Amino acid sequence: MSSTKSNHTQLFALVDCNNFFVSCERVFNPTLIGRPVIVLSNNDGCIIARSNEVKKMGIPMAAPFHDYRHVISSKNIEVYSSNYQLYGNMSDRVMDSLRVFSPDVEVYSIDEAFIRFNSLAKKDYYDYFQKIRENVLQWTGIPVSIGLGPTKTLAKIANSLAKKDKKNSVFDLSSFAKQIEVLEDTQVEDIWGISGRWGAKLRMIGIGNALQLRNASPKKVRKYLGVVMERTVYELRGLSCLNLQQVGPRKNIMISRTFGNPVDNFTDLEQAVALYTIRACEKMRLQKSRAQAIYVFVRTNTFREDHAQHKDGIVYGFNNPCSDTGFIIKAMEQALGNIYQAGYLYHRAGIILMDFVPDNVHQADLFEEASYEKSDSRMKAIDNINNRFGPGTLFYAAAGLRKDGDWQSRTHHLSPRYTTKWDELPHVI
DNA sequence: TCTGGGGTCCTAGGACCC
DNA sequence: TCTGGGGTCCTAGGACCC
Repeated sequence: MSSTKSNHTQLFALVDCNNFFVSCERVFNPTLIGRPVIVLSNNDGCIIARSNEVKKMGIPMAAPFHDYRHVISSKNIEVYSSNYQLYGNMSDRVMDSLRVFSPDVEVYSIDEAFIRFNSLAKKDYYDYFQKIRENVLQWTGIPVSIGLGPTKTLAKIANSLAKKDKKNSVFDLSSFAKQIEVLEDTQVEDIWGISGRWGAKLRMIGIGNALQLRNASPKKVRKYLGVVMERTVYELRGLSCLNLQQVGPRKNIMISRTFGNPVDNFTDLEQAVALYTIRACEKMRLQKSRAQAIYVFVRTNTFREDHAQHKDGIVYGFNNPCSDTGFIIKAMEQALGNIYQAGYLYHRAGIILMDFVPDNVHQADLFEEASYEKSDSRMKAIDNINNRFGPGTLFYAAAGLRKDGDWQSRTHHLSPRYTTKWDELPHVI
């Protein structure tokens, strides 16, 4: 793999925002600093972000909110509904800050990014990464932790150690000796890409920690556990198999929600799913794609064993790639009509737009020349208006949709729209 | 009463082809 | 008695991530 020895080896940094959603709320409401705070999932269902104070109380990730109401009120925990507009906005600011330091940034999730460095002298690591942390904090108000390693998998492990070290928040796993020491203390389930099922399989063959997996035979691992696990073995050895990924357009766009209240009639169900379809189509046009199919699904509440259960989903293909909301809503309505069954209490529904092609590629149908001009200009006009007045504004009027159905999500703890109230965002860099 | 919402990649097996 | 064999494409489902 490598032949020439050099002081400048490839280095991956994983930058992870600390308690991201909580940190976002704190940026705009500093009185929350130092106090226990949680952020809830859509519909105020689960706890999906916790401040350090809350983690110390032993409240786990993704715990149902209602199971912890008692502790939450007795310990005066501050509760927020998730505000994805705000978090998405703050995420963009953090990522822009990172690009000041390197063009090789992969946005891995809303609160994580990999950065690759090809020529950075080892002696500079400490100062350099402390400087990145300080600048991101200063420019955005968001604290981050940074893990360093010769591969993405090692950088991930380094990051989890960085988070435990409150003082430095940077952990360097670039040295061989350090890797061996750390990997022995890392459980297989804590390795990126390995979770319960794979962890159990590995333990059955006597591999319980990351050092043991590192030392396993890649050939045997490939044969019995597949190529993904083989790559992990190499990555743990410091041989990079996973490169920075270009963030391209999404391959699927899904919108689905759990309803605020159960839905027992077709009209409400249709209105809810129409809204999801409108949003998904807007997202699809934003990334300049057209879909060739839509998947529509519905389900009742599986937690309610006392209720009759029904779940179904169906794919509808289009003759031509399509990004016209009106057309796709019609397809959705037909699909939904086919799977809906009266007499059930529906709890959740959604759609997935699939099989994308770029919107500049015209695959003319054999019998029908696909003409996108009219549709495209109509969609463009609608998108422009909705950009100013909020997603779906124009379609509510056109399709006669209400915004106040029972299915609307509960968000009883929403913070104000700090970042999206004004057209112009304050420049942070 | 109340239990999220997105995504990706890989594999196995069937269909089909020559 | 013997009933090819290898390649590709597609799809459903599994597993994992944040």
